[in-house]
Amino acid sequence: MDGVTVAENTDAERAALLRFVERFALVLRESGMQPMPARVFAYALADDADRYTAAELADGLQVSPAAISGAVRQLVQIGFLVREREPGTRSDLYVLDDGQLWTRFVTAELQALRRFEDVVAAGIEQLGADRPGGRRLVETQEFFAFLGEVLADAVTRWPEERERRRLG
Amino acid sequence: MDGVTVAENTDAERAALLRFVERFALVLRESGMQPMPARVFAYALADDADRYTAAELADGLQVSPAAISGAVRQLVQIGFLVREREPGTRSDLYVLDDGQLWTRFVTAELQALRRFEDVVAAGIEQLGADRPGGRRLVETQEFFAFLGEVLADAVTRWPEERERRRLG
DNA sequence: AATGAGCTTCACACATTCGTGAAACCTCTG
DNA sequence: CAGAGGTTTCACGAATGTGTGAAGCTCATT
Repeated sequence: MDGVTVAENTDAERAALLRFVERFALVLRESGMQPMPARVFAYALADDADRYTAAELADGLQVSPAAISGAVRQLVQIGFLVREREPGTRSDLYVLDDGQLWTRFVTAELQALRRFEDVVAAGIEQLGADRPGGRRLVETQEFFAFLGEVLADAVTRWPEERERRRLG
Repeated sequence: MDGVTVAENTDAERAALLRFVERFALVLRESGMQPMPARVFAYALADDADRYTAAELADGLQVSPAAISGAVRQLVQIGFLVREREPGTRSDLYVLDDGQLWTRFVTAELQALRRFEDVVAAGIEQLGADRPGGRRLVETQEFFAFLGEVLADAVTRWPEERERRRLG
């Protein structure tokens, strides 16, 4: 696979890739992701390998190994990357598992939603529901619950939708 | 309504409110909102008034009027707050319109999704779809399209869902 | 056990972001 | 048209966040 990676990387294509990575990462940052994890994710998504060592990521993104270390830890924790180890080798491999990639994304969103629900529930308990602001909080709670259901439903439907779109 | 506002605000309740505002704002920040807009939104949501002057917001949140100015501008632009003016008064009034509050939230999310789609589409055009990374980008594009449809559908269903939850 | 490649941790310098205070600017009242 | 209440703009100081370099650590190989 190294042969392929090298073959595609004319300077121009490499530069175009990095420009895209930077643009995509910027949008991800606007949604709350940190700069370095956003870049690593965008890079792993858009480049052609299906597994990356930390060194390859550092090299490809032109950043220090230290920066990669922190970024992949977070991405692994969220579930965007899976850490693997080939027996008899010293370097970790990071792979973004194609099949479940975007279901994992929604799952992460769902966890964020859960945090919303928790905070709002605590607020209602603390501040009371029987006043104008309290009623708004209750409605907020109900909305987040609804949105959670909608997203959970979307996750289960995505695999078949994905197939349909691939064919249609 | 001023009477009500003052009446509820024992020091303890006021402090509890501000604690909640800070917690809620923190979660909003993690989703990409800026600190001050997040606080203002949380405060306007959780406190009991249904309209706030900039001075009231500054006072309630213990921050400078300058900070409010920037925050409300953004919130108005997103659609979370509506700016009003009572005839014969010198101060603007900011109201979060209860009815459409959370549909506006999803609408904002949809605009963010749109930005994703645009960036990814440009990336595909620039980098090509006929390679491993390109295929992932195409799938990404399709996923965002799907998610957009799901959210748009959720927005239209929320009003009736809201009623159902209120009664059930 | 010793070696060395590779990953991680830590302290630091740089950059960015945030909220304030003061002054300018409207806009309604008298 | 003068005056004042209220909002906005601007430059600044403080705080926060970000990525790097160097040292430390882990683990497969010899």
